[in-house]
Amino acid sequence: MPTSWSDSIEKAPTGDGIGATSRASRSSYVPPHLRNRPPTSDPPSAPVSYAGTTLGNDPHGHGGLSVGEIHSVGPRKDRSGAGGSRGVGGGSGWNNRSGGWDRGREREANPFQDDADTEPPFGEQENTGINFDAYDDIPVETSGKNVPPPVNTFAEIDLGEALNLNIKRCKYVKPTPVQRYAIPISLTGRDLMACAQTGSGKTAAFCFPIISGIMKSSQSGPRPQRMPRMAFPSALILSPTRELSMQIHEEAKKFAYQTGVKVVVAYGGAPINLQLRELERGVDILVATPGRLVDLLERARVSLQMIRYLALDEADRMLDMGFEPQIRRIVQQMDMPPPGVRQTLLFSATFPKEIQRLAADFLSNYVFLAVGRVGSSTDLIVQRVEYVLETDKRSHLMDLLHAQIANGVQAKQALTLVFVETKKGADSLEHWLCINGFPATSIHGDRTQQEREYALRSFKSGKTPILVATDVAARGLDIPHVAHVVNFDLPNDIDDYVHRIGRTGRAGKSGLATAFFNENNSSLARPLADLMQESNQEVPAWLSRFAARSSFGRSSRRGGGSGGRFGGRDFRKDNSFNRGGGMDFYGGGNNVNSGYNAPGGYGGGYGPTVTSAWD
DNA sequence: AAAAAAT
Repeated sequence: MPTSWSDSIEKAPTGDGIGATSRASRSSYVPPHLRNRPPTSDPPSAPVSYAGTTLGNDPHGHGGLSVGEIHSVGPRKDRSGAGGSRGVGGGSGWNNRSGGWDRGREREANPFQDDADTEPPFGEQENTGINFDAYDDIPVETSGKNVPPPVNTFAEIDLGEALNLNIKRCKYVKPTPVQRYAIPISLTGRDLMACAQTGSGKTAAFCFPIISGIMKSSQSGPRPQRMPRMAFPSALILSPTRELSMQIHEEAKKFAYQTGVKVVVAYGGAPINLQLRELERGVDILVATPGRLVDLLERARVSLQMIRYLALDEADRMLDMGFEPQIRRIVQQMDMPPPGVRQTLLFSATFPKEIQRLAADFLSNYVFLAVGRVGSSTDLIVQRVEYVLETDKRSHLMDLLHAQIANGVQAKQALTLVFVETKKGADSLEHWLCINGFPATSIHGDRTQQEREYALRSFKSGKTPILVATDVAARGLDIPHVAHVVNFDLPNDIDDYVHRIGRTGRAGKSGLATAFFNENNSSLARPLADLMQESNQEVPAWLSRFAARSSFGRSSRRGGGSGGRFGGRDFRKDNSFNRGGGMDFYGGGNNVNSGYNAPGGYGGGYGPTVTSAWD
């Protein structure tokens, strides 16, 4: 029964020949893109420039993996031979391999498999399809001591062949701005505080260095005490919602495919036993929501003592949701190594005081990075505001949906995300849409996790192209091909509005956002009008009148200053942001700033002497 | 005020 490819696998060099590597010769699934392909051949396009590319300042020697070392590892196997993460070879059996016998049978599901099956909802082109041209004029700011320079291509970064192969499989051709900056910064071991959104390639930006770092580590460090059934991840990624954790997990699995780096996700609402079992089988990167992680820590099923990488995603959101106690508990009161020992990457869309305090406590000598907003409130999203009374909202929505079908391709409903204020409202609108013949589903916190996941899948696949959602879906979720976001109920906070409309126009595609506005939203009139103006949208005259009326006395636009290009304003110095989109900011020279001392300088935020790299 | 998140 062995086919030709499995034959070649058996002949392929397998490093030390035990554990994870040798299991490839069993019933391992071989992904389509690797079939009929000599396992030892280098990828045809493997650029020469990988050779010897080390970052100029690499105190940790992360750039030191030689190309020969990489190339000795065929694409078929994980890279355990090259000091692979664990589970194989000398002294790495410690990472919870209870049931090691089971490992031999285990196979790594091909995370790219699904893409081919479920991806083409509208028969569109490439799956991750980021329109890179749209990124060319996105402003970026960095500051901090000795900021490593950005890269222009993945080839310039030495991530190792396995990771490079996965980057190709993901069809990433060119790093996004946040990746160009964050990856070199992280690879040098620096802490990072970054302002960027999920559509910007942020997940890859923190996953690549983490995976690469785990792969390159020799694992010769101190072993934790033998604790049966306790997992010792070396990286922890925290995110606010279950869906976001799932999404990060899915992405991270792709990046880590056949690298030997194991990614496990843990979140509430799902049976904990399955997650416990996954953890027992070994974990390098744990993606989790705070509540479930605390639970796991209390049960002593996870130890953080081996953590070398900590990433906090959507940190402002987590604080908004009241997770600060849990997060502080996880980061400061358990067995997590302190800042400076571990590497910490903090991502946040905004930088209010609380986040600054968190940064001061969690980060050490970090680099600050701000990337202009991608796919939210930019020119890629057409924003419309319509005056609709509460009583007219449903029929108005129906008109929109009908018009959409009429204009759509093959009478197909384009993916439409409808935001409402309350969970009840979501249920009743979903029901109403369904009984009126619109294929709708809903996602909110009162639905079971199963229902939520099903709804999301059903929406993504186009089966129910209308998704009614509360703010659980407002941030971070990357749903490809959302053509239209309807703010059926407007949020009270302009930031929430920005996040919601950011669910469309993603990855450089254009999108439409329609808001239903009435007297109940008058507090939003001013910031909404400002935001629309900033992003070159047509502001209806009636909205301007509302704005003028509601903003007598005080301005309701918080933050002010930096405008819509960046999600978080530069809280260090208002005029330090260079907002001239379209300029080439990437010409190097980031290391200008020497007046910025991260920890300790925090009394009331950043001191006024701090200058931006652009000054 | 509502939403989210551990059971």
